[in-house]
Amino acid sequence: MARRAGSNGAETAEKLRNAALELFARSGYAAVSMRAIAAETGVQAGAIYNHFPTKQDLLNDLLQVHMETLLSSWEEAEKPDLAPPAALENFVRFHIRYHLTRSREVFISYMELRSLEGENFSAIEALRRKYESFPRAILEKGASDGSFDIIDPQVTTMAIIAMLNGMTTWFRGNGRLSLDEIEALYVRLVARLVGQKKED
Amino acid sequence: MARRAGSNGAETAEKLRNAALELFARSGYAAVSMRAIAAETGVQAGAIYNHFPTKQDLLNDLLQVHMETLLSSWEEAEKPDLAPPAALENFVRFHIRYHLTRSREVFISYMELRSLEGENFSAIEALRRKYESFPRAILEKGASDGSFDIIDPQVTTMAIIAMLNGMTTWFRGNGRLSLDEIEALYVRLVARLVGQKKED
Amino acid sequence: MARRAGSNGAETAEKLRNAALELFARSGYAAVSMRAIAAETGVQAGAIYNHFPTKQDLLNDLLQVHMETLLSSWEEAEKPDLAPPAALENFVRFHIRYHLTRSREVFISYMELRSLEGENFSAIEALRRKYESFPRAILEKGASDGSFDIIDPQVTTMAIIAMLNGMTTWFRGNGRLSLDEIEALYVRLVARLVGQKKED
Amino acid sequence: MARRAGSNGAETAEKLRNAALELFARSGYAAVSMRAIAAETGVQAGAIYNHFPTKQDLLNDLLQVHMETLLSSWEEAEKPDLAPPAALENFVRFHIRYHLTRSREVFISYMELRSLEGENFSAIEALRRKYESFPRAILEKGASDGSFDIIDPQVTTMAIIAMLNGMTTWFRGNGRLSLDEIEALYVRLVARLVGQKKED
DNA sequence: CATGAATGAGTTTTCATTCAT
DNA sequence: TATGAATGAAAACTCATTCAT
Repeated sequence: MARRAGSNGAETAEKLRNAALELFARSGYAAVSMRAIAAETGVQAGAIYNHFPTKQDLLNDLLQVHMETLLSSWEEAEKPDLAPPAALENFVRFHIRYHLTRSREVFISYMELRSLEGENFSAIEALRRKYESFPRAILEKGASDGSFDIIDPQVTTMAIIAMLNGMTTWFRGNGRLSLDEIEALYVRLVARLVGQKKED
Repeated sequence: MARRAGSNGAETAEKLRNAALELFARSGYAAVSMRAIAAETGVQAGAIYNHFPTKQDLLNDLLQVHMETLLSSWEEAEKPDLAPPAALENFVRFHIRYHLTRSREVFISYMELRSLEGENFSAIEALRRKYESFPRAILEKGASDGSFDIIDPQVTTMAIIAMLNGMTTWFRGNGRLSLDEIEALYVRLVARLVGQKKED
Repeated sequence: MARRAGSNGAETAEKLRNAALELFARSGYAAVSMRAIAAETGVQAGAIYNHFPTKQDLLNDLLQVHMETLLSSWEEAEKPDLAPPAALENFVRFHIRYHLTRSREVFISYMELRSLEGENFSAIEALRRKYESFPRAILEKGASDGSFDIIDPQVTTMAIIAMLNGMTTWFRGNGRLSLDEIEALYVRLVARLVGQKKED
Repeated sequence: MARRAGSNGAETAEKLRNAALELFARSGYAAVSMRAIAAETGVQAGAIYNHFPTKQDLLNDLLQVHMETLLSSWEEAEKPDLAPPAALENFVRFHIRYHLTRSREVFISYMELRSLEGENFSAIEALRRKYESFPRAILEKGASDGSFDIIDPQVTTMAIIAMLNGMTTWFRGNGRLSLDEIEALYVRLVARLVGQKKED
């Protein structure tokens, strides 16, 4: 058979991306077969190859797009003129909101980095390091202007990011705390980590 | 052929556990074949089945042993009479030291939890929740006796654990900081998170 | 999209025939995909089916055209009034020149005969047998009029053809011998095979 | 299931070699699937990989073994003290007998050389060139001692080999001519090609 | 206990072919 | 006529697992 009436390339690619995202997040890249992705989207396994040359490319596409969207979203959300405490709060709120609405992307971008081969791996890792440089810059600025009392900027940055990302593994919107409450809570926790002068 | 001269059941099982640990940590459970484990240990794939009934059992064995060792190690390290600040410091130091010497076990116990089926999954998760209850208990005690100023005990516990575990992904013994320095550093970061009164 | 500016049915079919000829000769019919032929010509695989109903038809077309051209070329080159020695020389020169300028066609017409299905196979084989009857007729005439001393007309015919065709697998125009020299050389070899009376 | 009682590695490998030989000769390497070979031998497709790492290795094994057996058989059949005419007759008889009893090996060693990749290709080609050097040496010796009147040793060698090999494509043991008759016939044809002085 | 051979279902990917546009 | 998206079957190869030896 051939193209089904009403089918459309861009739409199918998007359906595939979505299904792969969901399945990779749930079961892991290696455990998900092209057939499983096909079944989820209602196309034949072979048809996937019209849109992504290999399974690896499908993963890479997801991670690449995720990291680039993350970076460009931050560039929009960033307010360069803010003083370090407000800048850090802005980052924490951005990070939480962004990550909670893309929890699957975030999850696989950490879990499946190792499933990327060669150049794909390096490219994503570089983007991630770039993202991590944003909070570090804020911390360093706050350390030098005296608004923070940082124990070790490098370690504190990693601690903050690990702390924030950890939340995506247990937070459920319908639990005890709302997104707003979580955000406020983490803003305060981070403020403590950086030794911010007058907290609450 | 039969048993190779000098080979021994318990030894082989241990070699297999080690190879599986290494490979699962490096590539993920689903991406590692029984043949790969066999190749790493120098036995044939079929021989693995003399020691572990299925691949799933091999993973389960690793995680089960890890969690039980973790729990019993903590029970030895725990000093029930310490006041909350010292108790928390004790926990942080224990956790870091334990996790940095078993980074592969820790890694797969987080990453491959989802690869466990049914009961295996529940059993490990229960053990993990039990482990997480230890710091939470310390936090709660410190909150009620006034030695800590905790924002939210549940969230803070998760934040502490995420922060500590995050370290295993970037810490390398031969880097800028020694294990002792890292320990001291995280003790102070955690103290800040719980709002400990007089830090250093 | 529709027809690309400047594209034209007959032209495209010819491009396809050429690409298929080249690829079938290089890698063999079974090893060449429609997509490979498409890639070589810059069209999409689907477009091939506007010109050839199946892959098998494409091969058949090549072989059919080749054999028919070969036969009609010989009918033009044949000089029915020549005495057997001159007639045989004429055939050898024709065969060599024709085959060296169509080495790919010749090659696949021998190699891929078996890839033809049913009737296609029989049709080509019949044409080939017809072609082989020409030298055999010359040999038989020469045997009966005493200008040749043939050991076995049937076997000698096959021997001559095999000998001549073998050349297409190793002869390169830019080697030690020119086409003219090769021709002259094989004329003498064939004359020996048929026991021609006064050779050079 | 596992190994079937009575099954045996060396036997299975031999069965596979035989089936592959037959099928490759009949349909060509590219057109034969591992499943087809499996079906012919009664094993599962996957089991083939216990004996040959890839399909390419299976072909290579066949050609390698064939060429090496051919060379060592000739070394046994060769009688180095014979004068060129007798030596050439010896070679022709050897070649015909050997090739007619291994027509499938011969066939694929010519047809599927191109299906060999890289080093495999070069190795087989080198062996073949070595084999072709044997008749050439005889021709050269006969040319210099005056027992032959050779037109061009290089071309004549190729012509002889092509002529002899051509026979495998049409000779059937149950046809008009017996193997002995064919042999005798080709001995005389070859004698003519090399301009041997007093033929019958 | 270990080996090596086997199974049967699975993997990613490619194929010839079709057809809406 | 050509494109690009689709199908369904098949390709080579791998997998977890089993079992005779």
